[in-house]
Amino acid sequence: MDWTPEAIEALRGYWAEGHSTAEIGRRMGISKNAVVGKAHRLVLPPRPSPIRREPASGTAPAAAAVAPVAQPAPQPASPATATPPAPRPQPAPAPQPVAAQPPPAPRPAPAPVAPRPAPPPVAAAPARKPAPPPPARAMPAVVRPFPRSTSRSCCWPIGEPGTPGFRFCTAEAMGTKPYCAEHAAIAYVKVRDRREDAA
DNA sequence: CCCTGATTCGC
DNA sequence: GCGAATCAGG
Repeated sequence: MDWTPEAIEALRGYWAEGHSTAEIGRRMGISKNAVVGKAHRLVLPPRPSPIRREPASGTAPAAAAVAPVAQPAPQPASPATATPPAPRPQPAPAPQPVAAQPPPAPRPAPAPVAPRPAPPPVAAAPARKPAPPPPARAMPAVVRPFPRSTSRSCCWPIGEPGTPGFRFCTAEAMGTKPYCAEHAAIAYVKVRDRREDAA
């Protein structure tokens, strides 16, 4: 993988949007390991890991075992102020047998890496703006209590998230889908076919 | 089995 | 620095 500044920006963008490492890898045409490895090296904010790793090998477990010294304050952490469990937005709002796919080019976009359908972030308002790319801890998608009644715009991303030119399609979204008719046609495809391509 | 993210370690 | 292999939980 050639980690050009653009590629790194894209990675940061995807990462900030809360995509899974495998998903990012798929979109960028690289392995999830590459994504995780790079993210780790870039010291991107870690995601909630499904696993709990123990000291692994080498480190002395003895130290941990022999440290019964009572800790001072055991984190009162009121439920109200506790860290919000950042929602993991699934990029594919796909209905039954279909899922969003990363097409080589939605329309124009001669982007070096495949643009991808974004989860409905904070978008959909008249004044949409690019998702915050490099902010340390990005809240990917703020929960929207109730849907807008009029004119929801297409969520199809144009350009590289996190880069200046990034924007969304301006067409009107279809009834239930987050995309306009044109992009919905591109976005929804057999889920199984989605896996290999991405490049 | 599928998924997930984190770490390790040879390159 | 890179990323496959590996680990480990859901």
